[in-house]
Amino acid sequence: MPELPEVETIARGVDERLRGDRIVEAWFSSYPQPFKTPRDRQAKGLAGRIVLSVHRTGKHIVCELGSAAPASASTTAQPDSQWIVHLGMTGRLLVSTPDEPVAAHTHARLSLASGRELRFVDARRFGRLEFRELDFRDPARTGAFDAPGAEPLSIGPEEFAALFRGRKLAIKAALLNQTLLAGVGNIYADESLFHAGIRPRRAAGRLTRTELERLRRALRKTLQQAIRLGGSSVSDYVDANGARGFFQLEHCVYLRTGEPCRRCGTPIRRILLAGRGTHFCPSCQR
DNA sequence: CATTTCACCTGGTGGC
DNA sequence: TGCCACCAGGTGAAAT
Repeated sequence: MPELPEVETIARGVDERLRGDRIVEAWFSSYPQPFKTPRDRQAKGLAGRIVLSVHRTGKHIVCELGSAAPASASTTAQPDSQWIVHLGMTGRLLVSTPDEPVAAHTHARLSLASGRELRFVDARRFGRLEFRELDFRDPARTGAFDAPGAEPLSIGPEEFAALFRGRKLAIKAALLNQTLLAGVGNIYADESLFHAGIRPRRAAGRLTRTELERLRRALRKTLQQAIRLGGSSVSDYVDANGARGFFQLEHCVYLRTGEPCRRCGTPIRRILLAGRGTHFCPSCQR
């Protein structure tokens, strides 16, 4: 479900509503899959902690947690732990009230001092929940991810071009590789390749400097606009308040197989690339 | 090492 | 209505 714009939207929503709140208790389902950290360790770690801030990195939602509230609203307390949520394909993170009916496939419920509840719901169970203790004296445990890809919203031309240099794989497959760029998934890979006028199967290392710069800008612009519209709700994505996004209305190729290209009218084609449905305009993309 | 394929899950849709 | 094939926003392990 969620790529960078959806994860960003959810993280902002959770941050707005939960910042400063205290986690009273955490409940987890008995399914083993979603827990990168064993559920009892998560429950123990989360209980009593304060949500200092919530942000996105790549496709991860990171809740910065502390054991004491900041001294004042303008100061920031040092986090001592993190709760990291990856939504997989169908994961939802919802701020709700305890009396709202519990949806099927609810795998985590965090009750908060304010009376609110943070719920993690994930039908396919591809999502992952992780709890980390931080130690700022140990550089390996300051909260950095193991192999973080570059952020597509802030990467510059030189660094972007360097990611693909010498690579033989298809540019679309390269865009999906989270250790190169973090946050791009199937929708935004297809959409940004369309806006850059580049065929998904082109070898990444064979793109010209001009094409790479078109791609970098198309990617940034597409992601920014999607964030403004609250993400793409293709089937079931909703933000932390349960609201759908609107960027699906702006899709030019994704899931538009056979429909006319919005630019030239040529039917959109679908191929399989890196095991994923891949959509492009055979006339606009070269 | 780089790259590709597949398994992990449930649910929705469309054909017969 | 049922049954079946196929498709879906993601990743990480295994195979090549």
